[in-house]
Amino acid sequence: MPELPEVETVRRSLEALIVGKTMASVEVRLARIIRTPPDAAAFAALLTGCRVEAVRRRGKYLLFEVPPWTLVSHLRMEGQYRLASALEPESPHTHVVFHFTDGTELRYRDVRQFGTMDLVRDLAEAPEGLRTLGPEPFDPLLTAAAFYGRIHGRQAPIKAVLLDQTCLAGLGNIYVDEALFAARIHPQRPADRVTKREASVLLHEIREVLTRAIEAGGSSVRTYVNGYGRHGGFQVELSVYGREGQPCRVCGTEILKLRVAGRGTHVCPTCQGRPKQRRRRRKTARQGA
DNA sequence: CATGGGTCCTGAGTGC
DNA sequence: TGCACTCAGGACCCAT
Repeated sequence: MPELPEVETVRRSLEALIVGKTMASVEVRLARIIRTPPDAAAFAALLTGCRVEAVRRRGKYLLFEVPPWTLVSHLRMEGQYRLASALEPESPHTHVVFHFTDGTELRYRDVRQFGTMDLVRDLAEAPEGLRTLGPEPFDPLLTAAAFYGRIHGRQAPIKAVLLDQTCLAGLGNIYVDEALFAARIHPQRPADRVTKREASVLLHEIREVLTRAIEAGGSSVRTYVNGYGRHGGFQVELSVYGREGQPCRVCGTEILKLRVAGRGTHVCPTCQGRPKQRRRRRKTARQGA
């Protein structure tokens, strides 16, 4: 559930909370979370004594710069970081605890245990998912033409392509549905049949929805909280996600929920048309010609 | 290579 | 009230 806006919000909170702190010890209680190095005890030992210099983000990955290491962390569905004093009671499902020398501690909590951590020296050692990531949505080099080039030629539904992190980094189920609604494109449309003009609008709307969501501190539709334990506010601004059965905010048509790319998918059948439907205007134009 | 489906995991929700 | 079942989905794994 944490997508780019939520991970960015967590990043900003952690940047303010832990940069400059030194790790006194690290406790790993659920070894499966640690992928690199394979030995969780080694993970803890290698971090001990290191100072947090920065907290960065790439796609949905959090990158803790802890020289000489980079801690690559992915929250997957429900991973949460929370800075606490050692005296505060601990929430259940806390799997990793980073104890700092000042008596505070960073707690990693993950009910569903899907999250991962990789401690690496450089990008070459980083997990494949990070190395093969597509461009950041806000990368100025990602022009409308470049974006069109990335989705063009793919037969899969546009939604599946946007969820593919090697195509574009950071989108997940919520913001894909929201961006496609804003761009008035049906999620089932083969990516190949998205026109240049539509791709340009789509990229614009992706940036728009991500920007607004970051400003609101992300969407808390399930369990998401930032490093202060605070919920986001964007869930009340969502146009289609989680709104099945409710009226479209633009045209009043009932929002439908379908299954696309194996994911629950929310769509306004009026605003977003149907995947194979021809525009009547096109016929009219031909008649006029 | 591209694509789609199964898998991991737990808690919330649903129906009988 | 209790219990079985379904659903939620990011990234990875594998079959086609």
